[in-house]
Amino acid sequence: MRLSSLADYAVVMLTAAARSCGTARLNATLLAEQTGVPLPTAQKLVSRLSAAGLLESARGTGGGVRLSRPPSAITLADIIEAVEGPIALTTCVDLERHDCALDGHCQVKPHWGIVNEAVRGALASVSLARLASLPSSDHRAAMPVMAVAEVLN
Amino acid sequence: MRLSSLADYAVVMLTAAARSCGTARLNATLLAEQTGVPLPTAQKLVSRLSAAGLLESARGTGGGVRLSRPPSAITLADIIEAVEGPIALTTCVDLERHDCALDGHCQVKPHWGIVNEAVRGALASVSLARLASLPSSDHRAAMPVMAVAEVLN
DNA sequence: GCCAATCGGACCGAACTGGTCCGATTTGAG
DNA sequence: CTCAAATCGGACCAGTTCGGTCCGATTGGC
Ligand code: SF4
Ligand code: SF4
Repeated sequence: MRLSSLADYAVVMLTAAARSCGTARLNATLLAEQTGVPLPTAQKLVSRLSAAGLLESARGTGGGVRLSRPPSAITLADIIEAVEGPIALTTCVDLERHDCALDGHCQVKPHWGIVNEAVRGALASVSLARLASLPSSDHRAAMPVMAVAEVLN
Repeated sequence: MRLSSLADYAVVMLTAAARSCGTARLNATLLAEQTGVPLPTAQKLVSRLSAAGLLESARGTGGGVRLSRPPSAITLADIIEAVEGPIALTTCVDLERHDCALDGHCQVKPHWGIVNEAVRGALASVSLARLASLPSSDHRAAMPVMAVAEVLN
């Protein structure tokens, strides 16, 4: 129940990118020294985030990366899924590979889908714009998490 | 963002234990062949759950384990914490070991505590009694998850 | 046409997880 | 009282994934 360091660093880097969104194109080096993430790790993260479609990348001299969407349209769930694959608490929730030995007669399996959507909803209710803002501001914007209750009903 | 197989198996085993709660003491062997979990793994899980206080264990012939609390008082968060340690999405949330290199000037750190409590609340709102019930029954009992909204406000 | 800067993917070592095993301890029977 | 069976408890080891590092491919500028 602990997300990988890569995902954490990705959130930090994207938050920094969201702050300096209006400025010119960012590159992995600048992002690394701005956040403190080791440069090679930042490069790998830029690659993954670009492949996932969260960053628009341009190669060559003067190239770099840019947020492909406004910060308010990027959620924590998007970032985590981009870095460490689909969010699936158990293997049977992941539709691709359902290779659990107990798959046949497991009584708990039907419930996991609901719980999985609950935590996914909690993560999807946090936008990148909120993470980039100061912690003490805009508390009432947290309302979308009420959607979690709907999922479980 | 995927919980370990041990935690998953622990949930399956405790669900099975909750179903046959009124009967006599259960042992690891019976629980294993009832759920399909490999016997050595079931033994290890029984040990951890007992150490965490979720199961009352009795050694010797005719011994076994028993739920220490009613199924409605055991939540998913309890089980996961018992098996794979405290729920902390990032290392800085875990108060014990705050050994992150970016700890000093990380702008995202204050937000993680809120998000962490949100997902923890989502997991704590699912009781073992609900997992043991059939998936189509008692849907309105999902209301406690509304507490997640309170945490974020 | 050449060069420099940047992304992209391949490679390797370390840590953790998951699985297996055997010993410590207690009860019940004889 | 002694023995033996049964059970929990913790130590041990292989497999896999994660995190970090490196170099090559590609593009734009001069
Ligand atoms: S089928 Fe049951 S044991 Fe297997 S992954 Fe799903 S919930 Fe877990
Ligand atoms: S201090 Fe920042 S980078 Fe470090 S664990 Fe916390 S959120 Fe992640």
